Amino acid sequence: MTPTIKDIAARAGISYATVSRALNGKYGVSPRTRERVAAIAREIGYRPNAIAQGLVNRSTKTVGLIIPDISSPFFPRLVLGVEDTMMDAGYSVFLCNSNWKLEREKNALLQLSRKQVDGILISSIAARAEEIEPILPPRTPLVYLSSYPEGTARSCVSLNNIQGADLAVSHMLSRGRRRIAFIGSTQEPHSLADRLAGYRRALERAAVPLDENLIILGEFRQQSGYLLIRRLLSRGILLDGVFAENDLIAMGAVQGILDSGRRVPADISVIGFDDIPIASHREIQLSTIHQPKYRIGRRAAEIMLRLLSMHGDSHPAEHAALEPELIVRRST
Amino acid sequence: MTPTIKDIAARAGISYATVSRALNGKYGVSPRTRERVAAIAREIGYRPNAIAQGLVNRSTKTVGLIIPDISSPFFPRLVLGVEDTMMDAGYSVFLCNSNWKLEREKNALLQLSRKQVDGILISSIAARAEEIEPILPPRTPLVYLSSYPEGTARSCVSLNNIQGADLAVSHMLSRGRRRIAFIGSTQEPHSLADRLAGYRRALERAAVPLDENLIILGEFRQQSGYLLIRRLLSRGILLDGVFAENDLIAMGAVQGILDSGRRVPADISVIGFDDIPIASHREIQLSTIHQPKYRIGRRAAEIMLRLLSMHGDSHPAEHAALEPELIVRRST
DNA sequence: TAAGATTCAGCAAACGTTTGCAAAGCTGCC
DNA sequence: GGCAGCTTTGCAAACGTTTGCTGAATCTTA
Repeated sequence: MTPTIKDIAARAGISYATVSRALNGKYGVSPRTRERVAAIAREIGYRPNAIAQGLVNRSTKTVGLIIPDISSPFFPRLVLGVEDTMMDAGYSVFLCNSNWKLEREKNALLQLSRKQVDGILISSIAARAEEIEPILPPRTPLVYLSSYPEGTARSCVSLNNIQGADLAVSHMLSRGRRRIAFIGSTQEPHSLADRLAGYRRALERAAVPLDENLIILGEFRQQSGYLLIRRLLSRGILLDGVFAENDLIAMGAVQGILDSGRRVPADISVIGFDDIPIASHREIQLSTIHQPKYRIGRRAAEIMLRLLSMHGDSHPAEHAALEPELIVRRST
Repeated sequence: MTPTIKDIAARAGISYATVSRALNGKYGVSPRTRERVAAIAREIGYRPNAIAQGLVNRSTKTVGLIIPDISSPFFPRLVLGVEDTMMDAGYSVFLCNSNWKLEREKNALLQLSRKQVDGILISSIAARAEEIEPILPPRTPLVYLSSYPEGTARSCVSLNNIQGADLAVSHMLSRGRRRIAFIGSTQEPHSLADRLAGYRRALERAAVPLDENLIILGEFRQQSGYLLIRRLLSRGILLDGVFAENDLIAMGAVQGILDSGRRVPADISVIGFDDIPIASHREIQLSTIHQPKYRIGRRAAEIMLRLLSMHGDSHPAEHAALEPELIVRRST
């Protein structure tokens, strides 16, 4: 069997309580025994059993991270930001993919709480806080990242989506575009709402009338950007710009526009959101709103660490809104 | 505090041993008490403490997954394959990024073993098994995925890299190319070796002489593909094809070739390896060798589950080699 | 040298479960 | 009514730690 603290105690001829104290640098152990314990521990390859420690300490040095889909290009760097930061602080992270399903998200939450994670970071697809927060033990630190539900009192770190959308649309307006379609995804209710709000705000400020026919919603995938734009164009609706809620949709839209015989950006310019890796590729060159994904992840993890450090005392929620950045490339 | 089994026992006026048995559907509990226990559990929102269970069961229903870098386009679907499969089987997975550093990989292994994971899946960058396997408790199930070190007796699931490389090079040869450069990355020693072997094999079979000057090694990044090919071309070395060890390098190479005033594929054709998402993009259209990433992850997880189910008895290593598939696109 | 202060070590309980073993309760049969 | 045999329940140990309390040993100081 793997060696335990008791094996060390036996070898050293002392009680295992003393071994524990020696190993943890607790006060009340003579330097001599401390050294001896350390030596024996090293010799027999002792490793503290984190499960046992977790049980008595009521803290597992573990957090959960729930995202919709790691294979969606937005998330990997977000996850990396979280993982790097938590890792450095000595935490391990459970990764859970909800596959854009609320049911699976709830399930992950349940699983994680069973596993006694010290905290949870989640990029939630829930529309309202009540849908998921009651699942958690009341005092479990929770921080939302990149997307959060309505009505939560927990910490969030996200991009200022309204401003980002405003930036994107204003950019197009400044290029003389007046009929700008909005293509959104219904999968992330909250960011959809905000980006739509930003879209409206920018039009309003520029006193450009809003045409509800130009707002269309669908799925997340590239495919849907393609189909939606083609449908729009085939209906003979006039437009000279497209603001897509994310880069995948935007790329689909670009294809759809090209396939319908129009040019990008000459006839219709297109801007996306997120700045996923492929957007910057030389052959793609999609204009977009940059999200600092790694930084969002890191920031969320930092907030989590703060919450964890004040183990359970008052949780003053912190809402960090990072600044979006307009990236102008070839598509506008 | 969160309710425990003892709270249920107190409420029901029975011993907590009975509650445990009732909850776990163990033999020897009357249907009446079983129901009563279930009702109370539901009522007070009882959740088993997986940490406590882990301690006594000596199994945490948890595995570790170590990869170099989740933000590298090859890994997300691999991870998803693992996560989906393990999740369905009731396991949680710790994700660790080694950032291509052996030190961090070892460290992750240590952390995970402390956390008492039931098994570890790893896409290792270690060159030899002895570098990492001794870190683990001897009976911990371990399965390598996509890349594994020399001299291991553990289970692996990977692509047949030799055959994949052979396929790629043979494809170019069949298109009449004779001077095919190999651009490799030193970061994954084992797959490098195999792909190089496949390269050699294909040339040999076609009786095309091998020119060592055409074999160049560098880093993993796209950047390095670009630099390496430019250096090669500027040295005036003749070539009409490039086999890159992965798609990122290949894409860099394509750029390098274009920037040096040559055409792809007319002057020099390029083929990559992995078939990362961007490779199939309409504007990129990189020929490549497809790796079924999700399936590799799933398969590795399935093997892990098998190993776990025979808890610790003989570990007959299973070496699953999936078939590569040639994808011909515009670059060749 | 004696008494008090200080240092070091051990005992045992606790964390929340599971489970082997023993005891109690019930059934039915002679 | 007594007893075998079965079903249901409880007791207590165990998993590997941490830690409050207590006791022993050593050191100070007068």
